[in-house]
Amino acid sequence: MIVQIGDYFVGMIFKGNQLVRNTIPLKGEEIFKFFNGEVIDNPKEEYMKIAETILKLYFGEMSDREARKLINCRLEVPNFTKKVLDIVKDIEFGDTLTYGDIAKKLNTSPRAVGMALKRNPLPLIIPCHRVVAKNSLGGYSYGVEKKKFILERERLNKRFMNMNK
DNA sequence: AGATTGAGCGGCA
DNA sequence: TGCCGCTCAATCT
Repeated sequence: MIVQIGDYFVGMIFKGNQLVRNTIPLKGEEIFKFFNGEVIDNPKEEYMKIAETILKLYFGEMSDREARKLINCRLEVPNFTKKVLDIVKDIEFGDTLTYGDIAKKLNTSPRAVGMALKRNPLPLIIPCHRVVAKNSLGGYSYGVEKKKFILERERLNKRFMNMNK
């Protein structure tokens, strides 16, 4: 299903009451490039809440840790991918790791790590955008510009949060 | 079952 | 800087 919030659309797939896949918020037609589904007219309150949470993640207004407490989701991925994403879950808000860092921890190659991240079914909720290449941003399924935007947002808001300490 | 493909990296000139 | 070879899980054929 696709849920609309203002200008943005969020794609989501549920199994039972559990979220198993989502897209990042996308404007207008863009959603259909990444997600097959129908836009729901009057989505259930529950679905709206989840879509709103994903929108907050996109703008760095909520930590992924917080979001995972709010969203009932399940990670349905192969074993290796799970290992990679489990490491990614622990990257602090506003921080980054490199593909190589994760590869070392798992005794594998950076390319294999990239492959696993590419198929992250829960982007933003599992912050795969925080994994970058050693000397560049690396790639992102939704385009590197989006990755850059999300990371800058997080860095900015982290600074703001530190100011209030 | 074998070949190709990456969201990468380190070394060498 | 730029190229080359290595890597390895997933995705073709």
